[in-house]
Amino acid sequence: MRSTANAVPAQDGSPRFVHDYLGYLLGQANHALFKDFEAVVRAAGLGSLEWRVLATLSDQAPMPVGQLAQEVLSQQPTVTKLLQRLSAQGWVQLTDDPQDQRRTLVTITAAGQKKITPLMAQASEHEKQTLTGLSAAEIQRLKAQLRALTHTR
Amino acid sequence: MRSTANAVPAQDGSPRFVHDYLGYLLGQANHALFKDFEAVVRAAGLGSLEWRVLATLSDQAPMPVGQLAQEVLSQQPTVTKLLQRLSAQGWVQLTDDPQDQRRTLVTITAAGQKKITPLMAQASEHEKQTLTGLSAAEIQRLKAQLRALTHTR
DNA sequence: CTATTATTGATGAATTTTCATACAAATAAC
DNA sequence: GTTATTTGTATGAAAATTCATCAATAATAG
Repeated sequence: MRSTANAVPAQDGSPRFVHDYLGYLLGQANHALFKDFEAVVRAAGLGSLEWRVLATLSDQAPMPVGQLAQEVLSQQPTVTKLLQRLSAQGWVQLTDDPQDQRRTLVTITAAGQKKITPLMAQASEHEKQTLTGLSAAEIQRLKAQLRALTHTR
Repeated sequence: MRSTANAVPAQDGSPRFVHDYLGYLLGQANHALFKDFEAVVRAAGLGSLEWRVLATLSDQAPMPVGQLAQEVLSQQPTVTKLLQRLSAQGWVQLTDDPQDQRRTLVTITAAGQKKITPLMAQASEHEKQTLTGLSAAEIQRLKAQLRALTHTR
């Protein structure tokens, strides 16, 4: 690689696609928000998916692997393997569901809970900081719109 | 794994953390939106990062590797390696920047442009579908809020 | 100038994710 | 009640990503 043939010239002036594309704006906002909070997560020795998994389980457990994968927006094999690591670290616990032997139920352990609780508090605090300047009504509206984007379909 | 000791019981009733957490709502909305459009991207033989890279370059090229990585919300080594693949396929072109010998400039090729243009049209169409029900003013406000989340900091 | 520091991108090794598939258990059909 | 079919999870191999670091160039300080 490294010739000069076949190049296409730059755009200019006109509004660029990505900067007005909803998918891009959502991705950017999401990324900016998390980037800001990521240091906290990393300092706790967690990756971003681990953070989401533990926060989700803190809310609701036990949960089957497949449902958890959906909640954390990841694929099932990704989550299965992550859970094996988290389980080895003692932060989650895997049990067979007696109601349905195909299922593996995931529960957060006391150690996992202890690890994630302060992070969730910090996340709430960070969200509050982020949204200063917006009224409660505006925040409600924004969140409602995001939920609508998720569920309208 | 697979004992029953040390489990933490499920939450109930009260609003769960993740379902009101902005980071989660953004992630969900983003994921839902893309999931919907992903089939189109995959049908074109592209992955999601490849889609973003080509769409970004279609808007603005040439662009140095580092800037491109920022625009597509990825790390520089990830993008460097993706570009090597895209370059091998003939969809982008890599050239040295004569102004700064450290830089590699990335340009979309005519073939890459031809591949991405119809996808961008479909993306716009999909966005329009997604946003039916919202007035132009509401759309403007939503996008403005997302931009504010990205840049306020 | 020359020396130091900062910036830009590439790379190898380790880790993680993905894809395809396999297996087992539950459900539906016949 | 067997025999399909579907559902839920695990797994191995391949692919992609990440982390740490290096080399090269540019910018800055003295």
